[in-house]
Amino acid sequence: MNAQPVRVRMAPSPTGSPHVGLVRTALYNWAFARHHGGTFVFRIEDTDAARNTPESYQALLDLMRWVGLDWDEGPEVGGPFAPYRQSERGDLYRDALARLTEAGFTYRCFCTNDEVDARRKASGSKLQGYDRFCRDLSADQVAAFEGEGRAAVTRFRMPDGEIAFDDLVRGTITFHSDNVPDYALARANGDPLYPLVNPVDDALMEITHVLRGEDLLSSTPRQIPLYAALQQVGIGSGVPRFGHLPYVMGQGNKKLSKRDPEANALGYRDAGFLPEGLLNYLALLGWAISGDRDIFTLEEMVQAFDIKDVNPNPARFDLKKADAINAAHMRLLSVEEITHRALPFLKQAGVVSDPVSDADAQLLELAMPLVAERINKLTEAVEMLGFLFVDEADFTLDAADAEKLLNEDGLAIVRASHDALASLTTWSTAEIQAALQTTLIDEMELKPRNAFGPVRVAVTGRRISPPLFESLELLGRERGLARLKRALA
RNA sequence: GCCCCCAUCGUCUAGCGGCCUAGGACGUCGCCCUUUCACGGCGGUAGCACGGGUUCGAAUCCCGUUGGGGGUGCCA
Repeated sequence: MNAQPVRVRMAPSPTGSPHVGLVRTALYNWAFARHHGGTFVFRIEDTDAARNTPESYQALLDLMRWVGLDWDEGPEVGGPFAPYRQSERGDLYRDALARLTEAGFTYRCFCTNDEVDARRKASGSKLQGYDRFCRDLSADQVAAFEGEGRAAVTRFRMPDGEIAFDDLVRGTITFHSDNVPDYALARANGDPLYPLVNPVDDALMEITHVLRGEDLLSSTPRQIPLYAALQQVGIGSGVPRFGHLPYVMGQGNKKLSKRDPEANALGYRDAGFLPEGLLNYLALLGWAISGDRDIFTLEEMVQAFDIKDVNPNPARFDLKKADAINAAHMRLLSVEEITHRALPFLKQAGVVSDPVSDADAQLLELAMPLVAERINKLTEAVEMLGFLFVDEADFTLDAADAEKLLNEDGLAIVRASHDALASLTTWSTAEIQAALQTTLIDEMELKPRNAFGPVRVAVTGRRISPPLFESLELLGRERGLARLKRALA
């Protein structure tokens, strides 16, 4: 590798809800930077005022903070190339445009789309894009167009010939300039456009490697001559290296659409995913740490990540596998850590008080060991633990479960259980288990599976719960018996 | 239409000319564990898109075909 320090960036536009594909791109950039001891820049590409929203901007920051991909330069952090929001960098773009124009790299184009289309139709040309009609207008012609009151966009003069570059994930890619039209750098009203500002900022911010989505692959050949032109007018130091990352697809062969709920990155936080779980899964979409392992930490990824190992094929997002990878990370956490992470969800659902009372904290500490191993997402703690914390008056049975298990036979079981437990002198898991075992299994000759189901529903409200005997102990004698009795009513 | 990219189990992938009668993971199926759920354990299922080359030898290299995707804006 060269001695030049690595500087990469991720440059999203604040429109809509951040996409999981964006997180994957951010992750690869971040891992690349950290692996090389480089700098990870976070830049906001908000030049299109009509589409950007403050909510989306905030969501981007929330997302990056949640997943823990820290940026060295960018919003709220600052840095030597501030500001990092394009909406605040207008002067820089105007200056760059002026220099490019001064040096003859641009020209004014007065054509309307209709005129261009009409000419293309008339000529039968197979070439795409703008036909260079205004490239070499005489002063008189310009004056004439201006006389008509026409406004002019600024276009870049694409040099003729082959444009090749060595893509970090795909190898050599070659385009011919015939297929890369003179493109617009600025609107007729002077507003700079993405094709200008993106390379200008990368040049100004000294970005060395551009790792971005495959969708930008075909815009690369038009950017390469622009970087060269910018360098000639004193902006930046030439063309960065490019690596085009594979798509993150949805079901079938469709790109995961922004409207698809699975595409919403923050949705995973709300669904109780661990950030390290999501990141690990996303890392797998195009990269593997080794042939026989797919669970790893961020540190391990940083250590092993090499952009050359990234697979160029598009990857399908598989929610089931994402769940499984996340579950594996849940199992890597201690009970204390899971408790800590689940707390916000428990508070929000009203399971525990907010702030947490001493009583709730104490009960939680006793209860979490029962559920930590059996939940695969943080949100599942809410369903698992609700019955322990709820006020008796608010306790309800799941209607479907009650109907299924609290039938005539079930109620007989509950009644027998109540009577057996009522006579207990010591209210402990062991005593509770022994009593129920004797009564239901030995005396009533029930199968364990059939015996404990109705009791479970009566006590926890659901067929799925933490272990029954422990749950009864934690609930306490009074509440435990009350629930059994209540089911009989 | 034109340009570009991609191609290993259903899905994500390992494989970078012989170690491959293709390995792992998720899913799925069966079994075990088991008071529900979850965990865990064991086993099964399933793939190199097709056709030509190159080579002693090809999943691996080359060409073509087919299929999929993207681009083709005064959006980013």
